[in-house]
Amino acid sequence: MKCECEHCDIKSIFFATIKEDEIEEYCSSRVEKEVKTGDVIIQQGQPIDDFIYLKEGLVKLYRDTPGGQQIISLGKPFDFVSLLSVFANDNYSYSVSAVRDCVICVLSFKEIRQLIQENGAFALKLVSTMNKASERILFDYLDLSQKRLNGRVASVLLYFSEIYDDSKFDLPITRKEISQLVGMSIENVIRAISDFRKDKILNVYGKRIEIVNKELLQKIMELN
Amino acid sequence: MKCECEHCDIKSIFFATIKEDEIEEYCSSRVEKEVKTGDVIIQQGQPIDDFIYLKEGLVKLYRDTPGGQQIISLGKPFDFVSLLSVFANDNYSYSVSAVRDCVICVLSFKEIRQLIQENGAFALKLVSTMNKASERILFDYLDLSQKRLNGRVASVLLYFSEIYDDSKFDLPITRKEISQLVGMSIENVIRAISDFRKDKILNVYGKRIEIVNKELLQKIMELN
DNA sequence: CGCGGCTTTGATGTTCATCAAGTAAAGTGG
DNA sequence: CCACTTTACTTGATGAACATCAAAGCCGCG
Repeated sequence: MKCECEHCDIKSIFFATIKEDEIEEYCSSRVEKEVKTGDVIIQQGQPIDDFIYLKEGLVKLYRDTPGGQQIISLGKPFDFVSLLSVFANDNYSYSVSAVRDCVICVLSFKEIRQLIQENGAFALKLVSTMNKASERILFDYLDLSQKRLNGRVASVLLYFSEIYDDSKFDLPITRKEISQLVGMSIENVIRAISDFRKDKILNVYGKRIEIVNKELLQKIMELN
Repeated sequence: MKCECEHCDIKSIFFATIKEDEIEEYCSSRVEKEVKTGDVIIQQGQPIDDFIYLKEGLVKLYRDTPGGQQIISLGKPFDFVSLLSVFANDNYSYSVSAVRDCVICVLSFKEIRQLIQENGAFALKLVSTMNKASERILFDYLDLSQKRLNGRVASVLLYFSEIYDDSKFDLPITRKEISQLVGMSIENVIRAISDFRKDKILNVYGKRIEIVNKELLQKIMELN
């Protein structure tokens, strides 16, 4: 197993803060795993033994609540999967599952802890990167909660358009999952998408989405 | 200036991880400041030079948005004020102001960073404590967003009852601030409080609140 | 005493959830 | 492969929850 991934934040942090010979050690303990769509990667309540990083695919962070599943955030390649509670609790306070087929990079959490203890530069870089991600999650949620239905759905569509870097893409999540992500009923999420289609902002063929009028969609995101 | 505060988390972290003689250094750089109600302690966008901790009083963390002020969280004594973005950004991404007269404890952020670099045990403890607080903020917000008006207002009232450890207390924030905290209109927040009063769940005399039927209020919080 | 901010209540309309009913797509066992 | 089941998706109708507008009382402060 080599450390060959190009855009890996963890690798960058390692190379910026750790001596060459010590990096070997990290590489040897690292394991790549393939995960199928729908598979649960982390189960709420589970002890935190691994430190997980997403190399390929798409995951969702979510909580199970009395009202159903609440999606906290989506994770795209090179995002941390172990987040938030990792340095705070012994057990995960949320679940993570694969929304698409994924490749995850699994490190020993004990070793990461060890490294933080031993290497201050590493500690600062890692904590900084992870806190930035956690802050992004909170602020995205705060932003979302200020918007109304159409604005929320618009922001989800624009998010996917951005991570695929294309105005045409296949929705990687179901409409139900969109509704759990934006905190509105599935029927109204579908209505919002239908409205966009009727207003010629989108072309919709099932999962296939084509954003026709991006400017207007962005306006809707900002104003609704 | 002595390190005499009884319940100070930072102090606990220091004492658990740092040698006696080095603690002296920390104590000497520490400054206590009094802050009056309404004063801004941290302004969004400001560079992060200090590491701030709340000793007495009550603060609000908030963002200014096009729709008005959005309150992210309230901070009570022994909560961190510098949070979230502290290790992620160079500037604060939120504002903090005193909701009541406060006493804050100001440390040099540079020194805290220095300590993290030098002392792994300190780094882990501090990051753990701060992440726990950040996670609390996010999860409280997620919980709140699942509730309806009455449930949200009930949870705010119960929160104050808890921090004052009394069923009778003076609301430290205005009704408008409650509305900015729960993300609903001020009129409906007032209506919720009035409803509780009419249903004999509360006695209300302006800022003065007496929770008469705590069990029912908790039920409302859970079910609404 | 008068002004401005906070509070309160009522009336009205918008936004959204829910129920109902049906279509389409995808998996399952014979 | 087809009948069958399940899951995802879609639209319309209805009512609940909430925002907004309007008007008025309260209170502190210059």
